[in-house]
Amino acid sequence: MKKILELLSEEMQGYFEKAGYDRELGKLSISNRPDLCEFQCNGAMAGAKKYKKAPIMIANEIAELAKESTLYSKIEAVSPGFLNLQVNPAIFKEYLEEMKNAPKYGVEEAKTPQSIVIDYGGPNVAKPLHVGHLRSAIIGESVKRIARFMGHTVIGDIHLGDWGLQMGLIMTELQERMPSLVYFDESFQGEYPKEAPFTITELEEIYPTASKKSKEEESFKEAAMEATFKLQNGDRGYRALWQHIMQVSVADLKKNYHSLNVDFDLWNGESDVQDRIPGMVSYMKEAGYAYESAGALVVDVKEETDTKEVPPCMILKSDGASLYNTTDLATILERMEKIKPDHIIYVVDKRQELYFEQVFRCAKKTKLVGEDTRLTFLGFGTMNGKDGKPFKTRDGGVMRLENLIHDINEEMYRKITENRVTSEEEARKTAQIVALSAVKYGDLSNQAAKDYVFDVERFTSFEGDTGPYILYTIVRIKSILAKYREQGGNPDIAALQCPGSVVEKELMMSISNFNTMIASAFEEVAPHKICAYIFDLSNAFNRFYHETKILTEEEEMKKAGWIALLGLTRDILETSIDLLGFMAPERM
RNA sequence: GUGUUCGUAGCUCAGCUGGAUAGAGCAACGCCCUUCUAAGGCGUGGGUCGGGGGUUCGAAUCCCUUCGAGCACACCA
Repeated sequence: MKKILELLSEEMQGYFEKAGYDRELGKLSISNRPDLCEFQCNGAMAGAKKYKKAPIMIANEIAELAKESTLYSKIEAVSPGFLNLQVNPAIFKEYLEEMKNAPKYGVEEAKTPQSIVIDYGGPNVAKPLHVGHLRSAIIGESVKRIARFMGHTVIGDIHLGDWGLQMGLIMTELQERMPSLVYFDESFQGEYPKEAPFTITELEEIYPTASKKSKEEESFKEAAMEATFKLQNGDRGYRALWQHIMQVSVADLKKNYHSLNVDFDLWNGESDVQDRIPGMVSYMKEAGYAYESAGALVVDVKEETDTKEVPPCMILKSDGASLYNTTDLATILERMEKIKPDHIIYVVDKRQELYFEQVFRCAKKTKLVGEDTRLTFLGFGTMNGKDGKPFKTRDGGVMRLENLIHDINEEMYRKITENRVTSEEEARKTAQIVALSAVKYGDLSNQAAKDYVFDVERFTSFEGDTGPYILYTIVRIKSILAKYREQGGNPDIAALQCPGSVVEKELMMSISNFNTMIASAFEEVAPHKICAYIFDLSNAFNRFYHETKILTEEEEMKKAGWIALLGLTRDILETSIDLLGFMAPERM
């Protein structure tokens, strides 16, 4: 379905053409002076130079031609050359009806759907999630949903950190605690137990302990490295133990991500591509891309247009071991082979930008990917506390994600039960839904690339530009629609009327911008545009709501028309928040 | 040092492919509940868009310069 601006521009472009000007000049935009007009065209000014004419003369010419239009109810040329116009209000009614009947409320799917892999999440196995993991999950999930809504085939891959020294550390600590476990018995030939010899709670305590020990005791560190080596070289016992760690940890991760309404299609990790590394490395050597530098194996990725020093991409360390670059490149290789994506998007801390630039260049240069495969780095900024410094617990430690979510849920529960009497069960459930909206909206309403201040008080507020405010608006609409049904009404979009008031027209205009907004949020990979939009739409609705007594309206036609408008408003809002990765309760 | 991101109201942020009077939210102050959830709405005050220069009919937006802050700069990821 055409965007409303395209629809409205066509006629204007025709007038420009008729008057002998470039039709591109006839594009309309939403007015930035709503007090003067609904839409504006700046083409006369843009074309003034080209046609060596005063802009106001061009504008006057066009305005004269456009007088015959039935689409524009008013057109005015204003100094220095603006064309201000109002449109026939029936347009909005027609456009909204079409939206309701069109798939995806008029958002046009991509003509050539792409295969896109989104690499986000990136947690480490056996380590608790902390606040640093929050942004990747929230942003990645939203980007995934937006791309999917646009008709692309999107695969979200969590890309687990499951293969480093951390695994060796855990195993070494386990061996110290439980030396009699069969996994450490090299002569053991039988089947290993199915059940893991530890719980997630123990596991989460084991890692920090082991990590601390390795820094204090050289012998422990050596043992851990030895264990890592054994694991990576296929020791049966260590592999079996590794499986247990994975099993327990992944189950816990799934639970945690699920509570954030974040779902991954692939739970792949570093371990999955280890077998590909030797082949990839020798290919790079044989093809002449990789060479030895200071003992390490590297690929040059400098380019002539660089304004900065871009160090070579390291493939193997000087001790011959692989490193993260190696794994990332092997992962690209695997994805190209298995998924053949047109586009891979990495949702990662922005501090890793240079690193990924190197990896991307290396992948292109060594032809792991073709020239037309897009590799995008979507870097996000740091989540800061109110003091403007990275978010920490009160005593300065790293904030565990679980605790953070718990605190916000509690805060929300307190607020909900403060003003309303509901059952304990419902209050808990609602608090969780609203709390998630607070966290996600708080994050996504900022531009991803920027650092932002995570202010629990502000985010959980029901006032202002917050998730709860959006949900409140939706709940309000749902409540009216429910009452309408109780009265025996049956909402029907066909009952939609032409706008009868300014606020109603503004609400309709806001709705009509949905497809334009979604398209730009996708193109610019900018979920914050959806936030800005639904805030605007919610405001428009609340203004309308305040001025209009809907259920007590005596003219049935009018009432049914408003109900239709409410239904569409709710649909648009709920579709939008789904793209942001949260939802609305029935009551709050 | 090199590169990079940023600097907009007291605070948190939009706006940046150049357009009219730079917008929101919070905070402050005032008004509106016998009426569909007032968890709302309406209004007032609040700005040298870090400074300077340039391009342009027109600059928060583009270019240069300068000050300030953050971040990154091969064997971590």
